[in-house]
Amino acid sequence: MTEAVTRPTLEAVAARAGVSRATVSRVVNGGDGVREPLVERVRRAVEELGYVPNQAARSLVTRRHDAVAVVIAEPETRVFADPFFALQLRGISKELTAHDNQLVLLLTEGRDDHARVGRYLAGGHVDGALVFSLHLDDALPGLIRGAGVPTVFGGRPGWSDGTPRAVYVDSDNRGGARAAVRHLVGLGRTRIAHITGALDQTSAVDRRDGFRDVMAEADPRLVVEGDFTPAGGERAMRELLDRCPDLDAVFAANDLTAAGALRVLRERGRRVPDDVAVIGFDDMLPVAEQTDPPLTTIRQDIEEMGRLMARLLLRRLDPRNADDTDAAPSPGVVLPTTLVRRASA
Amino acid sequence: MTEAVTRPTLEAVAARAGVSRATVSRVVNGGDGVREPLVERVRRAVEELGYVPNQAARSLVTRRHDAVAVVIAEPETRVFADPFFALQLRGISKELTAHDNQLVLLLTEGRDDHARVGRYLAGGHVDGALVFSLHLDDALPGLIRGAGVPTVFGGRPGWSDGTPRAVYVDSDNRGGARAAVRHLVGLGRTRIAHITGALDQTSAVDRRDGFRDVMAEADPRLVVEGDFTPAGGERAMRELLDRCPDLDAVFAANDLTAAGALRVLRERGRRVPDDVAVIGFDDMLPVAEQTDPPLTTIRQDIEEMGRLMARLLLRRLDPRNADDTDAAPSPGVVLPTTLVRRASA
DNA sequence: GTGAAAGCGCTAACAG
DNA sequence: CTGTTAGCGCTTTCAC
Repeated sequence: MTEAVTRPTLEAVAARAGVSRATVSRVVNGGDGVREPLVERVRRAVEELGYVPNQAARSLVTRRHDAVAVVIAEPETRVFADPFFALQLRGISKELTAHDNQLVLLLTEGRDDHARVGRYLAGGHVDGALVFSLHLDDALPGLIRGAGVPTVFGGRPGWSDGTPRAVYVDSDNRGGARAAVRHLVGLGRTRIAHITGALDQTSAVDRRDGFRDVMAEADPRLVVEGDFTPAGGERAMRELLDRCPDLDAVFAANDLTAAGALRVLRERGRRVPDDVAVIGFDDMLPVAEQTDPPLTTIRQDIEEMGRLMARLLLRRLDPRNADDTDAAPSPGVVLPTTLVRRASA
Repeated sequence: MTEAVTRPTLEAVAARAGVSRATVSRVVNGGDGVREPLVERVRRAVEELGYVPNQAARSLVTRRHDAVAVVIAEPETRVFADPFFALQLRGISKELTAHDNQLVLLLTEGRDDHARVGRYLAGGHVDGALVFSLHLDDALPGLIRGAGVPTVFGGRPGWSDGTPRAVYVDSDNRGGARAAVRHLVGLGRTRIAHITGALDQTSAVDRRDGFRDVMAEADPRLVVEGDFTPAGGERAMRELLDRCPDLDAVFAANDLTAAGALRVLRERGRRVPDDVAVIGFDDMLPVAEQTDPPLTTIRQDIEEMGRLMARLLLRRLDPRNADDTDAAPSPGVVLPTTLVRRASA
């Protein structure tokens, strides 16, 4: 607890460099409009004293924090069962770091936490927010809008109330799903089933819609609702096999679901992919490569999604952050997916 | 971008309630020593105006930020392949939230980032730091110590220089390893191999030492170095089978490693657990339950580790945060592990 | 180009 | 118990 008593202030640097506080401030913030010899002297003083600006004092006057909140609103433990969020965070972190912004992480465990998050965002602690994993019945969007903080969403928000042009980044869930099902069709499969994700999330809805795009005529009994978990995948797979013993392929809403389905198929003596071809979604490596057989799946670039979200937000916060390469501002950005072929289909 | 022009200040609340700023400040910060009717009036004014304290202004004078940095220093992608960090973060987040502290996440991608983290910590933006995943050759510990920020480490720090009493939270890696090996011995296995983790981390070293505690006499060829990844597990398992075809059990340093080993065993036609029993470490559910056969492993309560780290830090920052239940301050806290029996051993 | 001075919104003595 | 006052460390007009 013996603290490094007091850190040097602008004042101290100014004294040492023999200039005014204003000049030091200018140098510290880029040094425009200060003559070279002075810049040099100030720089040296900063160096010698080990001066670091006090962010609180700075924020007080600039009203900027150079900090962004990342809100992960996953009530259940699902988040933590997969690397999804870690990857997003990594992408976000890289981008924020590159622009000298800090990442404040807000994890919510349930409804009660939503108010807290709303309060925090409204409290003006951060310049903007990145929000994930909204569920259709979520109270968070309202709170966030009320907070008046620039926000970018991860995944297409699906609220029915006409939220005007929420900015978001998403994967091409529907297109990816179509690619998955077409792949199965290309394999000559005809009785293709689908285990959905949790249908209170747009990603699950979009993937199911993609399935339907290709299998418009499909027997409705071939679609069973899952929840993005292996247990859900097992349950759904059992139900499918009971209902339609003649199915010859399964498109699972994510890799975890597919892993559960694979287990049930093996347990029921179906060979994969010979009897039943299985395809997942995500390309979550530790899962997809670990299953038996390894999983054919639809890959989404999760880290890139994170990076893009951060980039979009930073651009809104300060147009100077815009890269030349940035596209015209459109409310939503949809990233492509690719098929990764392994052994299961 | 049309911003809610200016947020109300203490001044505004004071005016509305007909009291001084000081009184409002007192009420906002707990209201001790203010008479009830005034408290009530101020509360109402706060409510009506939607007043939220400006944290920057507050920090400027209190020199507290009610924010804690979480530093995850994993140069490689390993972090993101498993839920380990997500779980820790969750535990940390819960504890911090309960004490109204914010979580600032600092991810480092490599050496270059270390300086940045050091600077940030030294910059006095946060009241303390929680640091993970140190490697033996890491520059971070020095930087952190230099920053003079109260810190709690995740995992026993293993620097050779005599860092005095760094506070840390760890699992009982050595004891858990012993339990694992004893379990194999109890199964009647005699040729027990060990695939280590990355030996630049104390967790890997401690697990190996636990193995040796029980198998002091073991053939040294039965120990092969891995790196906590499935690929490393595969490679090591191949080497082991080549060296010692007669082995009848494997203790893998973590579940991911065990998963890789299982794959090689199957590929080589060894039945698990009949021919070779396999035991892992972590009880990382999405991995341990997904393997074939499901993995017997040593469970550590990762979320609890996170929670405990945060609790320890908060207690150092402000003794009032101490729970009555907290143990006497000891530099390191070691959490117990338990054996989870599934099918692989 | 550089310095002087006026706050940003809040807390913490200190009076009363 | 409540109000007055003096800054916390920095940026930013505005003169010089």
